[in-house]
Amino acid sequence: MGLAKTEMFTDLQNEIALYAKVFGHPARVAILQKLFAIDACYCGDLVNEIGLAQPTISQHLKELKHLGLIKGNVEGTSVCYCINTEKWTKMKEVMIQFLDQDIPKADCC
Amino acid sequence: MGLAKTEMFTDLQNEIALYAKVFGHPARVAILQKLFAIDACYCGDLVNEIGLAQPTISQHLKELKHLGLIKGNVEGTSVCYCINTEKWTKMKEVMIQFLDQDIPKADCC
DNA sequence: AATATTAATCGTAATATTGCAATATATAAA
DNA sequence: TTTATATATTGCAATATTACGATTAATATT
Repeated sequence: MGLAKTEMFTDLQNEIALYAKVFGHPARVAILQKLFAIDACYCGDLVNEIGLAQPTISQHLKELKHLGLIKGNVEGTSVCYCINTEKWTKMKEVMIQFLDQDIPKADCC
Repeated sequence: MGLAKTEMFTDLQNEIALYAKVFGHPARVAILQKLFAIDACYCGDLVNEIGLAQPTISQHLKELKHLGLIKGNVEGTSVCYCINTEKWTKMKEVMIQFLDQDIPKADCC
């Protein structure tokens, strides 16, 4: 298969999984950290910074953009990427609520 | 390929990606939510609760256990699963630090 | 001992992901 | 208008993931 049966889960469960999935590759983590560190970044800089080929970086950027977590701004021949702060804040709320559930008292049955 | 080039990333980036990856499937999100909700849970209960086949649930539990986020306690013929609170707390710190980076002032270049 | 119950493992089919070379596209510069 | 530069898209090979039927393993019950 390789295909998650999303219809058997709640919208929230699927939403959490979608966000998590996009963070599930170190290249995308690295891209996001870089965008946070320097506020805005050209695609070419990311290709140099991270050691992956240009089409590979472009593909990872596309996934981040598709979820809305980053924005791309065309400037001449290059594209400037940055964090979509509004969307990031929304995502953060959802994810932190999931991560920050009340820890059970006892460790196991 | 289908194989992430982990050697070109920092340990932290790979750690974040590994945690995120395991949350990247709604079934595993659902399992964890259930374990938080009722503190401890038998494998069979999870199979009933979530609509996936027993081997599928067993596989997802294995992945969560492999990362150390849950513990399994054999009780006769059944196995009682629960959150590994110590590991969960450590994971939470790492993930929240990633999610909670300082939002840039300007939205884009 | 024979049978039932519960969960793990194996094998396998369907699909998804990753990475990159080659190519296309779009703007800038000469 | 040709050429250079930067990024996106396409196509494809290698690998990973998801799901489940069949089977196995381990303990309980009769």
